[in-house]
Amino acid sequence: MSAPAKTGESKRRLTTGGRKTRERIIEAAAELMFHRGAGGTSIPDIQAAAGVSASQIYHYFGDKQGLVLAVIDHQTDTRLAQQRPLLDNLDSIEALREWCDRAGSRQDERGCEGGCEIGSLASELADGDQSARTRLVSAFDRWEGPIRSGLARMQARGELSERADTAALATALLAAIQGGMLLSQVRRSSTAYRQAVSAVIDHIESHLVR
Amino acid sequence: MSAPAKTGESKRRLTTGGRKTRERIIEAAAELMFHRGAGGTSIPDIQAAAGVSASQIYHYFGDKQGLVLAVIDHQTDTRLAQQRPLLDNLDSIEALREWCDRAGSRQDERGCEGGCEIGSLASELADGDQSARTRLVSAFDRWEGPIRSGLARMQARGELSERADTAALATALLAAIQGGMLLSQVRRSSTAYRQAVSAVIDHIESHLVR
DNA sequence: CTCGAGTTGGAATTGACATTCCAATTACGC
DNA sequence: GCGTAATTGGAATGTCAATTCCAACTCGAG
Repeated sequence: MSAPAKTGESKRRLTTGGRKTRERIIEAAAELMFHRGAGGTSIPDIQAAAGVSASQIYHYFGDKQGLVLAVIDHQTDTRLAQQRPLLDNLDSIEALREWCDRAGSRQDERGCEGGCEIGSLASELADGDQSARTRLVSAFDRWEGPIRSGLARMQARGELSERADTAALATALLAAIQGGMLLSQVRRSSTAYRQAVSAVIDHIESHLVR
Repeated sequence: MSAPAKTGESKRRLTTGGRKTRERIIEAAAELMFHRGAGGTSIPDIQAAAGVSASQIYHYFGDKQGLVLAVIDHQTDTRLAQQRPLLDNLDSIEALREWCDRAGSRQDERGCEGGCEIGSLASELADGDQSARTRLVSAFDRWEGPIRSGLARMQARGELSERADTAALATALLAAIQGGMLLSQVRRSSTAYRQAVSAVIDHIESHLVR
């Protein structure tokens, strides 16, 4: 506990090539873990996919858990980035629908295989890995934040009733997304996802003033 | 491959003690897999927990996948049974709230560790194990059915608007439960779960006639 | 150029796990 | 009571994963 916290993983000097290798490993690991889970993805698997040797992985991440943590952060950054700029402008019912719909289409495109990149990791790691859970908390917070902000802006503008609990509604929408994704993944149909988010957005809509 | 399909696992004659051993194995496996996931639970783990030898497990389930399938069915039966009779009487807003609230309390009691027994398995197994996915589809169907029936009864009685899509609402509620559980598990607080189900039930309530 | 840190390859180590085997035992129908 | 089938113990097998080691190599700063 004297080390500068295992959170930052103290960034040692990295060569240009080094940083590149590191990225390649994370991306390969993220892809594999999305399909097979973190536990179902072995270091040799990742070596092959990234075209690196075992020593490189251990050099950059210490151990498998370190890599998993890096993957969580990477998926969070990637997912959020790919939802922008929509994610930062969720201040109308139409924007909410459009944003959710896009995720539904994305799900259809991949045949509803695989759920949410973050949600799947969360379900697998929340109980067994304390440091992973912490990262996942902030992943969901970073995701929920923009939703809440959008709703808050609607409320500030007087479009949403004063009585609406925007924080709770944002949480409910995120939950609908997660649960909807899971059901869709199992049923191999995006219908459940669409119905789930649609119900919550309809509910939000019922708080519109006028 | 001449066996009568691996689905039914042709019930060979079981001794009284045999059936008991089989049950003990399933229960121990279910418990362990709930906490550590199916992949994170080893046969030796289960042996120790159930107090049986390896040959017994392979004798009754063939291989690990067979045991996993049995665990899915067991958890489905157990979860649904423990929700009855409430589950079969979800034909009022109050009943829905009471039923959901009970799951929230249960979550609190265990400190929000572990999510939904079925949802967690679903997230882990949906993509990699075709036969598991099939069982999970029916698990969710068996769960969603009573919800839909309750809503349909309300509608038949004229309490719920004709325009309400009871099937979609049932799916949305199940999704809220799943997503809410996941967020609660990660955040170690049942708040997200409660907000998620509350939003959907409020939405259902908005379809009440008069 | 020259040194030290960053980087890489690949073999070696250790341990766990899924599964198989076979021999011993027990239970139940007849 | 007998015998066949169910049940059980426990060791053996083979595979594969996580991690360690160390030697070779490369790159950038001075």
